[in-house]
Amino acid sequence: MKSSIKEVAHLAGVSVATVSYVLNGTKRVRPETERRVMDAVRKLDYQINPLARNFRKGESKLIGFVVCDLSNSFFQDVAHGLETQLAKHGYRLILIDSKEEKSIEMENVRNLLASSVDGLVIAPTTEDCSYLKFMLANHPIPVAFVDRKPIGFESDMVLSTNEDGAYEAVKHLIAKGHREIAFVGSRLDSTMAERAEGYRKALREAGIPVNANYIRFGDSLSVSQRDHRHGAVYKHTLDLLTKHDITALFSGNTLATVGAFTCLMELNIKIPQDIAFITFDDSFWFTMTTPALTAISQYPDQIGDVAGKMICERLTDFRNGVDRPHQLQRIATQMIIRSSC
Amino acid sequence: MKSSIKEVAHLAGVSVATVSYVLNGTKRVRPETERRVMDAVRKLDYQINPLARNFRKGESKLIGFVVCDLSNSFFQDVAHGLETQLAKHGYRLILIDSKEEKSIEMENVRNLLASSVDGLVIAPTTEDCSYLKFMLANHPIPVAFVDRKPIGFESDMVLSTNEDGAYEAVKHLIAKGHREIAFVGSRLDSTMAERAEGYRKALREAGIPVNANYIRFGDSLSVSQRDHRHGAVYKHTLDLLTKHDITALFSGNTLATVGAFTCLMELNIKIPQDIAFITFDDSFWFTMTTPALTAISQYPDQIGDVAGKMICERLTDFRNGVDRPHQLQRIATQMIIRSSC
DNA sequence: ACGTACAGGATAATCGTTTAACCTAATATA
DNA sequence: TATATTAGGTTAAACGATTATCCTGTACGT
Repeated sequence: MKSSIKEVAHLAGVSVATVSYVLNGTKRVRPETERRVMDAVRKLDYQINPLARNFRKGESKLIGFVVCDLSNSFFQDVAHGLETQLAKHGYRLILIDSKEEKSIEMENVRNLLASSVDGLVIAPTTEDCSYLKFMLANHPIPVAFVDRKPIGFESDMVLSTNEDGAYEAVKHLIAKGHREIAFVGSRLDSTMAERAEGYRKALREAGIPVNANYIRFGDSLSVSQRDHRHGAVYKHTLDLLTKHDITALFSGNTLATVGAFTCLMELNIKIPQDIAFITFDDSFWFTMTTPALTAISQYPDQIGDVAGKMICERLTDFRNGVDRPHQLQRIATQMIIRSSC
Repeated sequence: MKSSIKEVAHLAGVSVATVSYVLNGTKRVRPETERRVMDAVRKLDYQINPLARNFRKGESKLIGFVVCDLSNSFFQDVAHGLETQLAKHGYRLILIDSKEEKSIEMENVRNLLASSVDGLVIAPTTEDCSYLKFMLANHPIPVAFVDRKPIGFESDMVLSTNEDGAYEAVKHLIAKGHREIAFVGSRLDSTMAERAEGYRKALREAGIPVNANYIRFGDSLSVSQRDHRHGAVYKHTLDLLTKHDITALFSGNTLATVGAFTCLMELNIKIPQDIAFITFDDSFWFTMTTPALTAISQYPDQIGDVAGKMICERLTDFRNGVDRPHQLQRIATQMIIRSSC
């Protein structure tokens, strides 16, 4: 059954220290001795007890990922990239959903700290992350933010090139001859603001006046996508389509697309004939709609990957006592042109 | 900073054992003493060191979920239900993707055992799970399977009512007057076999002869859904539509639906006018296709929930040395009627 | 020949909890 | 009154690894 290092030491005729040195390669050992130890290990089918090791070393080899909305496939993909990267460094990922509720997010962080995770990746529900200052006061562990920019807490971040991506999308619409282009997004946060800024920049550059009435934001980012089908974005879209002469619609994210697209379908508006449509953030399902939707694709896998690297670097920095300034990395987006514009 | 139980004991003027008893409620303590201990705890902002406790108790409070394909939202939802249920019992979930590869699945299980998880939930890539007998030989921890039935390893299981769900779907098609109904599914496994059986049962019951040529299976369950758009199911559908006189198509799962629906779109076949369509397993996106698709909805959240309960019950059983027979639970499906039939 | 260096190993402290075993005084039982 | 029992503690031994410190013998330089 479960054998300990002591039994291995006994069978090999050495001290437990020597076994530990052999297993970890932390001290020189005569080849002959090493062989004896390894033989004993094999004979007993010895496997190190990670609970004991973690306890002794004061680390859990666990990284927590607190996700604002796990039902969003974007974050599921981020988690996937993160997990893969962390696994390379011997860390495991613990995923928790905040369901877009700040209170749940805080509770999640508390719980994870209580299970003594070694690091934290956070996709925050709202920008205000000052609570982390207090919570991490006597738990100094590295933190990386993804997708949304926090306020009140300084740390590493990984974001998409939101402004550039939006800029490219709108520029593409303009190149197709559109001038009456509207922007609809879900709740206004730092990310949505960046995308709106890219939209404005493209218009300005083309000499098209920015009509403030053409920029609309929803009221929530709720996990329940069903609500979004006829939510605030739906109403904004309805208003834009019926009371204004827009010829193109740029949606700021998938949630907004749900509302906007539903509206277009219900009004029986033909895309791209009546309205050109393009959306920020791609989805597999956008190939199965009629028509297939042009999208600014993000690379969530890569965002997770980079966040994982950041955490691991911070972790080794912590061990070596070095302290680098926080960094912000941007992951490039790419326009996937389909049939909607 | 980090205070230990020893400092609490000192401040409270009691022994560490007493502090432990108070904190865990494992032994009677005079109210006055308890108060002193709790005061000390508050004063020092003491929090138990879970690494030490887990080490001492020989448990990790971690449950591993080995998922055949994490890119499938079905399993993401299962994970969600599982996580919620486990959290209630103080357990955390570790998610790992097997990418539909048996070798990765085995590696995942090995890794999780090496991190000494207390239990395992598995959505297996293939039915053959005999390898678990060896791996778990000296790691006797509870295991629950979800979605697919394993062979070669006995354990608890949670599945959808696959046969009943398929039966209901086909019965619905028959009620609408269809007799030439085809079934397409992805790779043939226990789950798909059950759904095919439901299909046959409905036909038999209506006195419609079962045409073996109307039952088609794909060749894979690969994570990469892009492959499925023009994969085996696509070809089967093409064949069924062009060389046979079917009036209705029942798709065995979402992956098959991708291939079949793509084919229908490309052939410009009108649903439901030319062909009635219904699919097993629902997706949010089925409301955004044209037309919205009728589906047999599963309750992955509930599957995860039940699997979590099973694991926790087994865990307490283990502690108490009791041994119950393995059980199989079925979660009911529900038909969501939309516009495709 | 003598001191120094180093390689290769052993000893034992340590991490923070839990918990079996033990202790004492007070109370219940006969 | 003598004896059990109990309540409310304490003591100390685990759990299984890591690692600083110490020890011994050999090789080497002068």
